[in-house]
This record gives sequence, structure tokens and C-alpha cells, in this order.
Amino acid sequence: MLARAVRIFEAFSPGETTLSVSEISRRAGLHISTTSRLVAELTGHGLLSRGPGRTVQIGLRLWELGLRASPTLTLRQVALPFLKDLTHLVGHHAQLSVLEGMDILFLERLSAPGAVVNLSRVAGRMPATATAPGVLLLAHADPERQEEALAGPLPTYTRRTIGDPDRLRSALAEARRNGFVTSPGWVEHVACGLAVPVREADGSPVAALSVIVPNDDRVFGFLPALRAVAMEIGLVLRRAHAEPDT
Amino acid sequence: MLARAVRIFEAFSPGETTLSVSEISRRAGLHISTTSRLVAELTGHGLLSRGPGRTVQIGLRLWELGLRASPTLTLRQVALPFLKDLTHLVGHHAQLSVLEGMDILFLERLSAPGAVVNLSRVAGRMPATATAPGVLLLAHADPERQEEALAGPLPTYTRRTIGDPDRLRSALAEARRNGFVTSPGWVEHVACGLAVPVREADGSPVAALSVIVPNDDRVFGFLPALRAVAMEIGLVLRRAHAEPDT
DNA sequence: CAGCGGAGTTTCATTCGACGGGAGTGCCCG
DNA sequence: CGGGCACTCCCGTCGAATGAAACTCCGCTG
Repeated sequence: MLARAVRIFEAFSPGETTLSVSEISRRAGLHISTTSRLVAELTGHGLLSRGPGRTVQIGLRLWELGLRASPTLTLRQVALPFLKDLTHLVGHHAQLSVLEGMDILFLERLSAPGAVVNLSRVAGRMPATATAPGVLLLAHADPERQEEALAGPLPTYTRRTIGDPDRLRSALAEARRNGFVTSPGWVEHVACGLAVPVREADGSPVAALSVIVPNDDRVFGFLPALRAVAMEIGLVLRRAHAEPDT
Repeated sequence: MLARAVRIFEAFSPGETTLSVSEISRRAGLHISTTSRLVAELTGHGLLSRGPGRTVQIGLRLWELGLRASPTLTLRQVALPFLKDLTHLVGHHAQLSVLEGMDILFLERLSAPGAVVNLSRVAGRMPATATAPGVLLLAHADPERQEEALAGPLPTYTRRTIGDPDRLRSALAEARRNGFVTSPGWVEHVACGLAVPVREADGSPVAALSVIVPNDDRVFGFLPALRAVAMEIGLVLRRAHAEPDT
């Protein structure tokens, strides 16, 4: 069954890339014989692969399929050089992310040496309401999704993370008004995020461009540059959309 | 069934990232009602997603799962800054690839503006025997895999691509002797590949580092730099392997 | 060295869910 | 307006997934 296979994949987390069969069966809540059989089958398709000893890891084929045809690829490809420049400019982290359910999903993240702490990872998730790009994208999402966020739990990292619905509501309104979001100390006391939207041809935000910098009063100084880069990425994106490939 | 789901994923190619349900059913050779049901189910899991109109595309979740825990991620992450430098140095393309079956699979590819033509893509495949990194990695693979390559068909791009087993055999031997492979005009007449191995702690090559440059007599001039970079990637890789994460 | 226990795979009867024919729905185009 | 197409839904049949249990292969321990 398909759902079981997905459960198996989800047993792997960014921290633990290799697991044993019994470990998988425990995490996925599957019978061990089922797990064994499914792992064998998935391995046959290259979606999983066996490492040294009895370990199992995600297979190259899954990576290949996921990357090959995803609409994400274009976005990432287009944004990469801009992110590079941005990283140099701010001297810390630059990241590109999209909204997935109630989480923010990081498509790409570049860091300069000696940058402030940053919990995000490429292909990693964080609760949308706890991050600058998350609040920004949520502010432009369907009203129903916003309601869901307001109704749901609001996980916090520090005392400054948005913890109650009222504060979230005003943060969303402010995000729409300003066109950007800052997250001073939301995740780490010493760090501050700054996020702006990357817009498609129709004006709807498809992704967030953000930087993580030290949490001091120089944060807003990066805003103009960030906006300019986001605008440019949008431009190139629309051009790439019009005439695919190269 | 699982095999069917994989067939569906494989219906998507790098060129065509969005398909209709009937198109998928045709390519995957599945009954349309089966396809419809499976697509719906896969969409539910986020492995596929529906675009505008009735189009279907690869879902973000597949990308996420594939990227999140793959051993590839470390390799790519480590190599990325080195590839960037290399791209600047040679002024054309730099790529990182691994051997998958009889194909070479490109993990990362960076290009300088105005570079020579290059058919490769990130997450794309090419026949191993037709490329420099492919022949290099094949030369260090199990003997049985080499035999399979020698026995199998040898697809060619130009008249200079390796087309017969004898030439392949001597190319493999030469690759082992030299520790590098050049591919003058194998894929495009005007371009030449140059590939060296990236080695693990035990000395076995895990990937190939290669550049694509114009097909003239300056090709060998890049060899020392390429070797130095490959060595350094291997070094960092071993360190990252010893103490995971950061 | 025998005996234990945990991990993994294989076997097999049961049953559950996938399959695909066919009907139904909405859409485009003549 | 009516035929054709793309897609989804429904449902009886049947095949394939499931999980208990048996079996194998370790490494440990008394």
C-alpha cells in the first residue's frame, strides 16, 4: 500500500539519514515483516538503498525524481546566483522558502562564514508562524489557511516568538501593509529574520526571500537590497516561465 | 501497487514537468481509471500536485523527502563552494556526478556566463560510456559492471563518442592508469570534458568532479586545479563524515 | 560451548484493497 | 445542439498485501 511506503520515507529525518529495518518499523508503526518486504521492494526501485551493514537510506532515485521535474527546480535555479550575491552582501544567511501546509519549507539556504546561528536547513521545515518568511507568506495565503493558523497551536522557540492569536493577527495585517516581515529574536535571541515576497506575473507571492542577520538596529538597512533582489528574481522567473529551458 | 506509482513518476521527464492524467496513463502504460485514482492518492500525500487547469506535476513533498535524508545532500553541500570557485576559474561548466546503473547522474552543475554548450542537467542522466565522468567512474567500478557496459549498447552523440567495445576497454584501462578522463568532442564537437575522481577515506571514488571546456589544446591546463579541488572535497567530506551535521 | 535473544527474512492462509469495465459528468468544438 | 474527449466515480471480481509464525543468522552470556 502506498500510505505505508510514505510512512517509511517519513521515518527518515534530516538528522538521521540511515536507519535499520526495525527502527523504520517502529517509527512508521508498521509490522516488521511488512516493513522488511516493503523496504526490499522500494530498494528494488532505487527509492531506498542499503548502506554498509544492515542500514537503509534514502535512494538516489528518489532524489532524482524529486528534483528532476519539480517546479521548485526552476525557482531554485533562477534564485541561486542572486542568493549568492545576497549572502555576500549581508555577510550572514540568505534563504528561499515556500509555504507548505502550516510549515515553511526551505528550498535553498546559503551562509557566509562566521554568520549568526540559524536553525533552518535545505529541505527542512519550521512552523510558519515562528519565522519571518512564514508569516509573510501566510499573510498572502487564502483566508481559510490563515484561520487555520490562527486556530491551531503556535509553537514557540523563544519568549519573543508569536505565541497568541491576537499577536499573529496583527502581524499578518502588518505584513500585508508593509510588504515585509522582521522576526527579531523569534527563533534565537541573537538573530533576526527579514523576509520579502518573490512575486509571479499575476502578483501573487510564490516564495519568500529572506536573510538572517544579527538582531540589532541595522536590520532595516538590508531591506532595499532585499526588495531589489526579490524583484529581479521575479523578473527572471517570468522570463524563464515564458520560454522554458536553456 | 508500488511499481505503478514509480511508473507514474517516471512519466515525468526533465523537459516536461507538467502532464495531464491521460498523458501519464499513456506514458506509464496504465489504465486511465487506475491512473486517475493513483494520481489522486499521490496528490493526497503531496508526492504529486495539481497545477492550473488539469495539469499534474511532481509534488514538493517528493522533493523534500528526496533531498532531506539523501547521502547525496552532504556531498553536494560540501562540493558546492568548490564548484563555484572552479566555475570561475575555468570560465565554463563544473559538475559533480555519480554512477547509477549504466548512466551518469549529475548531482550539481554550475555554469559561467557565455560557456560552451552542455547537455547535462542537475538530476539529469547521460549514458556513462559517452561522458568523461562516466568512463572514469566505470573504470573504478566492479568488473561485472564494466563487463555489462562492454556487452551493452554504446549510444553515441557524435562520431567521436566511444562506439565500440575495444575502444571502451582501452579507455577504461587508460582512465585507471591516468586517474583522469578527457572526452574531446564526445558529446558536442566544440566541447571537451575533463573528469577526476573524488575519493572517500578508503580511496574508492564516490563521485566524479568534471569540467566542460572548449575542445582545444588548453584542456590539460585545467588538470592540476581540478585534481587539487577534488582532493580538497574528499578531505572535507571525510571530516564531515566523522562528525556529522553543523 | 550451549543457550538465549534480538534482528531480519521467508512462508502461508486470510482478507482487504487494488483493478479496470462501465457509467456518469463536465468541457470543448464543430 | 450533439458528438467527442478528458476525467472521475462506482462496484464486482480477483489478486496481491498483510501479519502471525516459523526459520535463519548473528552476537552475548552464563
